[in-house]
Amino acid sequence: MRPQKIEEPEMLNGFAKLFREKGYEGTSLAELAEATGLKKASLYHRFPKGKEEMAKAVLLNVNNWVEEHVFNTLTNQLLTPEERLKNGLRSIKKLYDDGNTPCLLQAFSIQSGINVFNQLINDSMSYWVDAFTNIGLAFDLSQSVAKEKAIQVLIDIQGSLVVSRGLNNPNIFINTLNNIEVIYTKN
Amino acid sequence: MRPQKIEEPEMLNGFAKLFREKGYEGTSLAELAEATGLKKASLYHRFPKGKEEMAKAVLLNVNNWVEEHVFNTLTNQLLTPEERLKNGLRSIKKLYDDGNTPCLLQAFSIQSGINVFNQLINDSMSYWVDAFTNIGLAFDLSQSVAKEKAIQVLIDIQGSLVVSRGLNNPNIFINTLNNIEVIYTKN
DNA sequence: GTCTATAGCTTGATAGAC
DNA sequence: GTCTATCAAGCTATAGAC
Repeated sequence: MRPQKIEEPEMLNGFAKLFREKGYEGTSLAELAEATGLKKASLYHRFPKGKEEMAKAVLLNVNNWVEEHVFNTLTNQLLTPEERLKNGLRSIKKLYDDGNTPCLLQAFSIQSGINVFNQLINDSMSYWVDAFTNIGLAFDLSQSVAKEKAIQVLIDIQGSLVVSRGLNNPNIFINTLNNIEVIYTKN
Repeated sequence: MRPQKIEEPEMLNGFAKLFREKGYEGTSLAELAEATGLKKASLYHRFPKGKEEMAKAVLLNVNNWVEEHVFNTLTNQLLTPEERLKNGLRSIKKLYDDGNTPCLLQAFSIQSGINVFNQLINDSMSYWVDAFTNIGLAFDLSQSVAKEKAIQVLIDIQGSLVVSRGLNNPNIFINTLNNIEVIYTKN
């Protein structure tokens, strides 16, 4: 296999940056091509179904990163619950660039036509709830309370990203992440 | 003045519905025209600067509704703090159609190019924080604690809208609004 | 696997009749 | 104040050479 001009992981990261900032409709193939250094036609060689396939690949790529760095950390039986939570939150902080980067799921949930990403978004969010339910159980919460708290954590993360961006103050996101540790350790 | 085919308030409500669901880029002039029953050229008679002017008019229209139904309610000195809060939250529930309607500020914060709406979004969110800071003061909180809680309320509202939509469960939004009452009355 | 070139359509916006 | 007609530019996507 001859070397490609740009490797897929690097490409998907470039796509993600565009999609997060501009949304699905707001990102053009011209911009996607420019981000890779390739021409539009070359993108179609790698993603025959076009922009939609690129967006789905980006979503799956982010999901894989989250699985490795967030889910696997939160459920790592070799660590104490406190360590799992601390390390998981550190990864989340990195994922959203300390509150400076919007969430891809939010960006893709706004779109024209019937939303072909709805199922993927639903799956991803359920995944986040499962991960935090798991850490709640590690803190000896009941299943129902653990799930309730997990949903609140997701609300806090998503909401603080929105508000941080709206008020132009990433510290709101940082403070929210710090408070999440308290939510689990205060009881 | 001869009667117009469609009145401005009705028009702006139709625009708002489109913009909230599809975002700024995802909403076309063809759709905006169709929503009014007018032709594209007729829209330009009312909004000479085009789509951007329509979007800004929608934002101002929503802000006016919020000022009347949320801010004025939360700060109504003729009511007890409990009544103000209860009535204000009822209006918020209506604004977001019981969790079934996305927030316009979120929709407009995702967009291509430099975001011309950033300042308006920032102003609107600051407005929400001020309104809830005010109700916090009415519950005898200190200025700093009242503002802190106000930001958390905004996070809860915005976050629960995102998560309700993502998990396809508007009850998450409803529950969040109910909990906000507790946040203020439990201390 | 990347390119040039282009098809076919939709976009936001305007001119001018009524 | 609304319309028909139209524009130039941008869009997604494809054909085919190398």
